[in-house]
Amino acid sequence: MRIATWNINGLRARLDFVRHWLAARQPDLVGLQELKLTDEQFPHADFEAVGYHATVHGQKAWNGVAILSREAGTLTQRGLPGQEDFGSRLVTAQFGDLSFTTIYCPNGKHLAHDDYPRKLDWFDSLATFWSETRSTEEAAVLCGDLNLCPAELDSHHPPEKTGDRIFHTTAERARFERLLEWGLVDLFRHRHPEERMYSWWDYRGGSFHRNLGLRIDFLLATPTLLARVRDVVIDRDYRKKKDGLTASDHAPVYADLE
DNA sequence: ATGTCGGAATTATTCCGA
Repeated sequence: MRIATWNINGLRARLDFVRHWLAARQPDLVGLQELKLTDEQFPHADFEAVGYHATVHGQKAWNGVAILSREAGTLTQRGLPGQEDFGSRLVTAQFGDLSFTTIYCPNGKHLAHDDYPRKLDWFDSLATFWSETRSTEEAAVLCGDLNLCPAELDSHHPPEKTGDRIFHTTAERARFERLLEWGLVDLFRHRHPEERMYSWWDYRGGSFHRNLGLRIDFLLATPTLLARVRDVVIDRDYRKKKDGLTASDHAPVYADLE
């Protein structure tokens, strides 16, 4: 089984590109972020035509998350409880004995912005919600765009210059650590402990070609799934144009489970 | 180059968010 996460930066602009990737990689479960459309605007027929169901939590213009799946799942959660006014950023569905959640965490903008403390609060709500609804004994995935770099290896910025830089603060990293302390495992880092690989590159300034990126997109999983992991890939090739189609600023991340 | 995208508001241009 192949599971994946991908911030697509606007589904209306990215539909053909996403379908190109689905055809090439044939994933079974995909968490999508930044749909930037409403539930009514979601192109279900275009995904059904290529063999995918979708479980959607959208909103007008911004945010929005969905789960694509070969088999229809059962929707179990739309939105992070208590944080609904920060946008549509979480959706969970059940696929057999596997619980699959995808999230689009708030960006925070910069440390002096009101969104920064709200971002930390959002993560606190996430950790509480997660620990109250999930068990470390079950098969569960939490994936998405977390908008933070857990360690120096996950950022092109030199560590001596990241102390007060958004995505790199001690407070943000503590939120990520709390998820790991609960029992979730960062599949890419588990599989590739020393590899400096990014999942996002700014559109501006030739960042991709200069490899000035950040690893901010994660597949987190419960320990019971670990033994089944065969490979974890950041699909950097799909950060490039395909057949003249513009890529998202994020690459897909996928894992193959036995 | 504060360099690019996607989308909204408004109707080809500017603003905003990332």
